[in-house]
Amino acid sequence: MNDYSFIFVSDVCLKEISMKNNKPKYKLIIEAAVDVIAENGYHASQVSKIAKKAGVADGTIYLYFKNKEDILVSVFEEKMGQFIEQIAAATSQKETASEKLLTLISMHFGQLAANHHLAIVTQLELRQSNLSLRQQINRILKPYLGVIDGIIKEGIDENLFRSDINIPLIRQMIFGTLDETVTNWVMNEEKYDLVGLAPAVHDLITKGIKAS
Amino acid sequence: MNDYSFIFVSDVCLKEISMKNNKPKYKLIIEAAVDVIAENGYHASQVSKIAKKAGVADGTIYLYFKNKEDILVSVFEEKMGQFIEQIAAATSQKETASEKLLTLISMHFGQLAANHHLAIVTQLELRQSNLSLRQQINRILKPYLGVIDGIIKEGIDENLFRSDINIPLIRQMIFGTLDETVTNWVMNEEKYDLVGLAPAVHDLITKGIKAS
Amino acid sequence: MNDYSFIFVSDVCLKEISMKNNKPKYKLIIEAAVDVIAENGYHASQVSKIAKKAGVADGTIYLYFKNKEDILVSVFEEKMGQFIEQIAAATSQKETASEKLLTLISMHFGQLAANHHLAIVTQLELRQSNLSLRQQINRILKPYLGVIDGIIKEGIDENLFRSDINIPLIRQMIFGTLDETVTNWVMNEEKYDLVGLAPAVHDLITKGIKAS
Amino acid sequence: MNDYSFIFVSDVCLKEISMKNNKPKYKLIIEAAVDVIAENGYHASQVSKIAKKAGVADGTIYLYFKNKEDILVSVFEEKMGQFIEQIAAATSQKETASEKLLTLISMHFGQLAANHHLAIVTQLELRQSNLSLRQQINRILKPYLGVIDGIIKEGIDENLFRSDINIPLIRQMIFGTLDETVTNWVMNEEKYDLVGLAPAVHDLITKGIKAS
DNA sequence: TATGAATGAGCCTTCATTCAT
DNA sequence: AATGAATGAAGGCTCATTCAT
Repeated sequence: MNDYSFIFVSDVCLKEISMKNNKPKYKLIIEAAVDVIAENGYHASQVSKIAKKAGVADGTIYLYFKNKEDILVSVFEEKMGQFIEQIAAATSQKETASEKLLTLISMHFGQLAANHHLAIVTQLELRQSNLSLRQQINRILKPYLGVIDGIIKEGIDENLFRSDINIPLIRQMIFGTLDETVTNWVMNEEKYDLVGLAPAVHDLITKGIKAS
Repeated sequence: MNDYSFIFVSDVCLKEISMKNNKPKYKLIIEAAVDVIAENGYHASQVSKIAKKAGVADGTIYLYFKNKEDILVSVFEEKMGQFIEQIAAATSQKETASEKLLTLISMHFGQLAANHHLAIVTQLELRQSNLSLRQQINRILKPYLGVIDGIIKEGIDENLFRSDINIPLIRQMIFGTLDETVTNWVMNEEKYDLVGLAPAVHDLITKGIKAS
Repeated sequence: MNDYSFIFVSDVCLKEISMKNNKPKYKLIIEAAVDVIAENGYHASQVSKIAKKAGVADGTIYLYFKNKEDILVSVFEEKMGQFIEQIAAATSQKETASEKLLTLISMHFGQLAANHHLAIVTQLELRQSNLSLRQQINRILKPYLGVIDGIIKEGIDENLFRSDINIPLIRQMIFGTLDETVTNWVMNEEKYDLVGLAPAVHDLITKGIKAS
Repeated sequence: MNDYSFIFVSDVCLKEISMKNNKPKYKLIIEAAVDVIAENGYHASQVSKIAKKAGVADGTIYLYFKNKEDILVSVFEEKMGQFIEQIAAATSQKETASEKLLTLISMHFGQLAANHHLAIVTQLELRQSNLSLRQQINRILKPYLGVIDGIIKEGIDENLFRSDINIPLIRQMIFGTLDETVTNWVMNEEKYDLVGLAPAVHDLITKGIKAS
């Protein structure tokens, strides 16, 4: 994947550029939705508020999105897409599975720490949704879990990670730990340095809590 | 904690007895709320539906609860109270921190596996709430996190667990892993044996993922 | 039927009284709906406008009616019920089928001429409805068509009316003629004496247009 | 009327030819409107749906029609124009008023029976309209009522029909009977032979329901 | 204590119409 | 003449909460 990373990144840029040129309102609405949801919370985010923030008419929203839920799914899809691409690209540059894992943790923390609104939306607001939306979010999350699974498999192949525990369980531990850590950080009003926790979390995940 | 467990349990019993005798409708409403939310989901759980299930008038709800949110908080408070008490009591009977941790994991999984409705409500429905409710839920969760912290501290004192990582981080890993594992199990329609995963999860948490 | 007419009327009165005592808002809303629809037309009759006219809250409407369409159906049901009862009672007092037919025509014209708003609603506004509503209206109209059929049958038995044409066709002619006559009268702003037309219409229906 | 029929028909043809050549989209939209309304019902017939069916852009509609109501009026105008022309032409070929009346009834039934969509639109959908549209429809219907009046007058002159009842009343009976009969047939899903009823209806109208 | 009828604020979505291209 | 993206007003309905009984 290293060899293609140049093209990969170009491709993303092209996609982004064409997106912004062809569907400027789509992007406007997505960005407005992130801000409005982060500022007002999920339930107080009326479609009209998002439209106003995006500078379009209420009805215009429905030219680009099926309904209100579709706005939320699309927000997550767009943002998570970028999120995952960045992490996938960065981890692919690293050699060992352990380095890849550290990169993943650092970037997971880094990207959310760098985007206050996005962190609130993904960790708090987007979870206030019904089962149908949750399932769509899970679908979108799949590729990210796939990246984690890939790193675990590589680690097992390299004999860095143990092979006696099933991968889904390991993945649940990793994702659960990261997610819980970020949520705690958000709910504590982001008072401390989240990214700085990455090495310790990596250490904890790989070595566990047992004394040597 | 062992020393006080007698008093602790007595206190609980007294509270329970007085509750059930003096405020039978309070309990009725709590139980009805769990069922209604589990069956219909958070957003389709109107106050009137809970009242009907509880066999009381809509207005009666407001004699026992400040508002709808208060019902939800109370549901979590009541159920989590029992949940934590059970686990605290059981872990206190064990000798080593490692045994206590395994007990905690087994019971965490066991109690939710034994109560289908409660599992749905705590893992899925109760999260569809606003920030204020989330913060109250966190407050209620505090004692449980305290139990986990206690075990970690004991483990460090016994030199079973490492002391070079701060306790909140370890706690986040433990709770995050358990929570993510249960949520996955619920969202997979509880198809597999959750309690059976306890030893593997315990192993993973204590030893990490690094090959010996 | 003559013998029971006393009881029949009493029964109606009792029903009316109990109705008005037990569900005063139901009646209020029905009456308000007739007025609002007659004044504003079907599509400009917002639920909120009906509620305001009835002196109740918008939400109260939905305690008595399933939805907006249900208000309309109920209006027709209530008013048509009285309409039919009156005509059934009056025709039953007459001896011959011909007299009964004249009574029916006179009262059909008379009741609508006496109630300006009701005439507008039944002849114009209620027809602006979808198939489902139209079918419900037809169902409500059935008893009235049954009264007409009864008179035709009696007339045939008495050898007053011809028996060589099927009854539905005769009924369609009678109802179609009456309905068209009333609609024309309403659309001509009720400029002429509708009831005065009754004998001529009766004559026309019974004898046809052929010269002696 | 016979004398002028040549000019009348020529005029129609000229109008038709110039229409079809100069404004092809006008016709396209009219035909699309009939189909869309018949298939979807009046209220579900959005302008955009008609435009799509006609193969033109939404905005194009407004180059040919003032507004949505204008489309509907024009549909009725076009279709009713043909309807009336056909009947006027055919009746003018008959000798006696009685024959003309039978022809009118047969063709009224025949044309609607031959055009399923048109029957639904005229008998059911177009009636779901506001007073203003209803009045325009009545204006369009005038020439047809004129044809009926003409036949009645001829019949009276020929001493075939009675002269002791005013013509509007007779016309209302005739039109009301025909309309009611067709509407019943449409609402009964056109299960029986409508045209076959023509002689019996003619008989009923001319002779009335009185036995010999 | 308990009732439940009544309240009324609040919002997502549709769709006829416009206008810059 | 033709397009179709954009507009934005408008309204049916829900449901947490109240209060007279």
